[in-house]
Amino acid sequence: MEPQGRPRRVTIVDVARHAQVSTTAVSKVLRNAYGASPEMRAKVRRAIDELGYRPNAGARGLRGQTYTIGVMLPDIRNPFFPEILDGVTTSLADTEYQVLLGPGCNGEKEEARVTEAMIDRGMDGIILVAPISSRGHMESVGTAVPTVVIGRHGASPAYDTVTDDDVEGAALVVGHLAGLGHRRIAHIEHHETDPTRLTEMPNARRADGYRRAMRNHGLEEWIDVVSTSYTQEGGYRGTKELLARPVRPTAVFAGADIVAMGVLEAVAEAGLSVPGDLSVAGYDNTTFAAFGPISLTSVDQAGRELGRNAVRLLLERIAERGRPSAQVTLSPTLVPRRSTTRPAK
Amino acid sequence: MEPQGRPRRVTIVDVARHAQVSTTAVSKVLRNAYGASPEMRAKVRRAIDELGYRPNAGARGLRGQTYTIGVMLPDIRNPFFPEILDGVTTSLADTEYQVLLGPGCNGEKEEARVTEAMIDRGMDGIILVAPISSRGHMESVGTAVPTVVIGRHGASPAYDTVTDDDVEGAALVVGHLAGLGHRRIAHIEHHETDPTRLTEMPNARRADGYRRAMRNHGLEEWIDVVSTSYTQEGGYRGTKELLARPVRPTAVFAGADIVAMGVLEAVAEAGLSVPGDLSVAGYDNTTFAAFGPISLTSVDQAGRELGRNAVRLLLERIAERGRPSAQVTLSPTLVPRRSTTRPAK
DNA sequence: GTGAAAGCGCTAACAA
DNA sequence: TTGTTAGCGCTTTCAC
Repeated sequence: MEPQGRPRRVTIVDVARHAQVSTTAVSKVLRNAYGASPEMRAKVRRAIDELGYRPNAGARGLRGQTYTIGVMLPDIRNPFFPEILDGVTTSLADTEYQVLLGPGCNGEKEEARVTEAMIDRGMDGIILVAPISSRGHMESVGTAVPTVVIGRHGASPAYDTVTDDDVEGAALVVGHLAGLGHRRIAHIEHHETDPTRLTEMPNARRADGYRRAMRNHGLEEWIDVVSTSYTQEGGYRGTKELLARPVRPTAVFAGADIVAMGVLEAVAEAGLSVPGDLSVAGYDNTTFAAFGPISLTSVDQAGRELGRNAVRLLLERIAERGRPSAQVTLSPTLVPRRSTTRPAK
Repeated sequence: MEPQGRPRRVTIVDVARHAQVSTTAVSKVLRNAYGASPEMRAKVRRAIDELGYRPNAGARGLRGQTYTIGVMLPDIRNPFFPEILDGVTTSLADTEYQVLLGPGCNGEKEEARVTEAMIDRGMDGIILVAPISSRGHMESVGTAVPTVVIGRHGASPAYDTVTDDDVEGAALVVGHLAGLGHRRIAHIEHHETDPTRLTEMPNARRADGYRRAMRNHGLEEWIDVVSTSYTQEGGYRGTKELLARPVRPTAVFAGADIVAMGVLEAVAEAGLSVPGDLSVAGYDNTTFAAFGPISLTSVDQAGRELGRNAVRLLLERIAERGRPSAQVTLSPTLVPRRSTTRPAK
């Protein structure tokens, strides 16, 4: 009688026996390692196919690699992240690496939990997308496993970074609006107090870029920043505040498309129209911005490129852990749409 | 001289030595297993904290569990999935399980790659969200590891299912529109030919539910289904087609909110207004539908509940692999908004 | 209640 | 080029 239950999984031993070689030989073929003749490789390959063998990643990880890359996404709801992810997965598509995502990171504690879980699961490399964690935590991650951080400024020897030039992005928006004739251009930013984050977070850079660009255009007297949060709610509240000003702005630069959604909602509620009464620009060029009836002017961060570059750096660092850390900065582009126009006379 | 390089990770052996007990004892404490006195537990716990020990999931998986649940999401862009994910992660928040997502599954091949990767990585359980894979593949997954399928009808002994009643959802929409006085209610469906999928896929059920509901309301002569795809583009093309009819519908039931986006775009392009010229209803109740300026009537699938139920079934099955498979069906609700109103006289 | 020892599936030294 | 062997960090018998 066969013992009941699911059949035991095929292991490297089964393959070795079936191909009449040693397990070492099979292992070498699996890893394309040196020291196996073409005939042997062929024999092993055939056995693998015939038995439908697939290596156990956990067991591999115990000695070597798990061939798994972990990507931490802070908020799966943010429509900007899929672009990054696309860049990551397509870059990794014809490698042996598999991407797994760590979800639902709202807050530092969750981020820590997810990143530690990834380390514990033997990820060969980790990509942190727009993390809010402290530098210290990111450095401990980078020390434990090759790490690339996307969307966070500030170099560290422990990890590589890939960022967009947020100052330039903000300048693009201000330049665009100023070029249309706007002077009273307001900005809705994400409130930030922590000194490190004021330097490293993209939102802080955008606010900074806004101020600088306003000055460069001789508009310093109209600098007007409302500090809420990068959420729809934040955009809504910020706009309420702006519309209550004695002298209303003629244009609003929202720090993110999601914020712009809140702006549009508040504007509609106030019975005003976009762009007739108010020009609105966002940041991230999400599908929402591209949606016809909305048609939001926005800054495109080239998310795919961010992902692609992160993978390149990560694979480099997996191959050579000791190499000095790198920082890649990409340039954003402006996508003008119907939500911005010249101010009403 | 200390040997250079990163310090070796703390292992169970270190903890055992530090606590002056055996590794077996530590293992028992980790798993809350029988056979350790309270004093021993306390001693081990202290050692774990003092050394900052965290177990290696790969090594655990070699004999026991990895404490990892894999969730396959077909399209991270679909704004309906975060809800499900929320339900999953919150249900798992105070367990020892960690959720990891398999990303970017466009197509059967990608789904197979991701699900196999999850099996190879020793996931203790797998949740498939709205898979398009063949029954055969899903059964092979379910045979290898405890599996719950969300959003796919059709029972199998190899896995449990959690679905919304899509027929009922379609009936809610038709009932709502008919109640407003509409008769010429058209439906945009996702084209499907495969016989199994015609039975199992939610989109097919919705189209079916639409037809049945139309009949129940005595509107069979107005049944009008356009077969495109569940994408914005599909909604756009479908609407073009509908607007070209000699007798135009007065209401459109889009099979998904993303389809409704395309509908709205085409309607706007045609110079028509919603709901004045055309009432539009979607399905999924995404944040997009809730967005003020859009205000799309939609069917709420209670994504959180889907996720919660999936976790419950999965944990049950992990605890008792042999138990008969279960099917849970949840009831959707209608969320009426401004995109639907009575037809123009 | 406790611990010694075997072994999960694989890779990496090392011999042959 | 090939195979033998010793672990990787953990769980699991099975004695005590």
